[in-house]
Amino acid sequence: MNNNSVFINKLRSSGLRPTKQRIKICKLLFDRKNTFHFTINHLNNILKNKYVEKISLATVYNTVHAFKKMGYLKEISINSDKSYYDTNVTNHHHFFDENKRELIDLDDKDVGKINIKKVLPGKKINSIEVLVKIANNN
Amino acid sequence: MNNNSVFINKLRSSGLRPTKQRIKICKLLFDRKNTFHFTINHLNNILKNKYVEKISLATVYNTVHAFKKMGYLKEISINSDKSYYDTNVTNHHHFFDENKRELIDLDDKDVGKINIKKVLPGKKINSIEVLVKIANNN
DNA sequence: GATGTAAATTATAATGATTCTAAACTAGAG
DNA sequence: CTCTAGTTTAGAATCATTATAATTTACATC
Repeated sequence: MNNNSVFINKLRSSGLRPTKQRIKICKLLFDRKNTFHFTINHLNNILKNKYVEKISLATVYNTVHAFKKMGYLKEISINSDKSYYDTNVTNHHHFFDENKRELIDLDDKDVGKINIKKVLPGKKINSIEVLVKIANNN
Repeated sequence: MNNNSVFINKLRSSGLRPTKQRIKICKLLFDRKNTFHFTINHLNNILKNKYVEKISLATVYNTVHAFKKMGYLKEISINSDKSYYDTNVTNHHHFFDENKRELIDLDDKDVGKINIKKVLPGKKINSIEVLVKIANNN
């Protein structure tokens, strides 16, 4: 379990003031062993249950955006009415379980190298995302 | 240029009554050589310009949903505030141009075979989608 | 420690895509 | 022609997200 100073430093080093709201969200998102996939609504519910003092929904949005901008979170491409975020910002891919509507990590080794042969003049590749949609087998 | 009877048959054969709205939308979507990528808003604007008699936005939504359900359209996974559709329903992948916010087809041969090595018990793979985000090179 | 100010938080309103509703219309079977 | 289930429609409702503007807070400077 990290103590707050880790997150305070992390925030300060990216030019974000370490407010109590941000520290709580940091603890929730980053003080864990495994990758965490979430929507804003999901995150907001956890925060509501975990703390008495409420964090405004606007702040949750602001904070997630700030963390995404700083590269601490990654937004995953799914056609959904909501945005999905991932605390694992390394290059990796996902299963999307269409029944549970949740993401599951895929290691790079489970996918293999993706080699895009087409080149568009004047354009550079920013990211390559593989989404494998899965569903119950019956 | 296909004549309407092609689309009337196509609609009838999928249990959809060939209304004048659906026929117009069919002509716009499927009477073309190349793949067509669009959002509902985009499609609606084209319809407004092309025909005097207006088609209600609700009908455009209904029709696109019906065509998707019948497998005539494919929805593409992008994290966007809008949904993107593709008239090319074969297995293929996409570039997404983050400046123009538009899709560009990638042939299977431009991507190569994707082989997912991880298997989840009780789950089957429905689709594998590769999205390559690109941006201006400067 | 007090003070000033830019940054952050907040409740709430606004927006925009999508879905719902219920009334009016229409294709097509009989 | 008539009947009915399927469609279309305008507009309302919903839901995620973003904007707004007032209040609060972090923290640099005194």
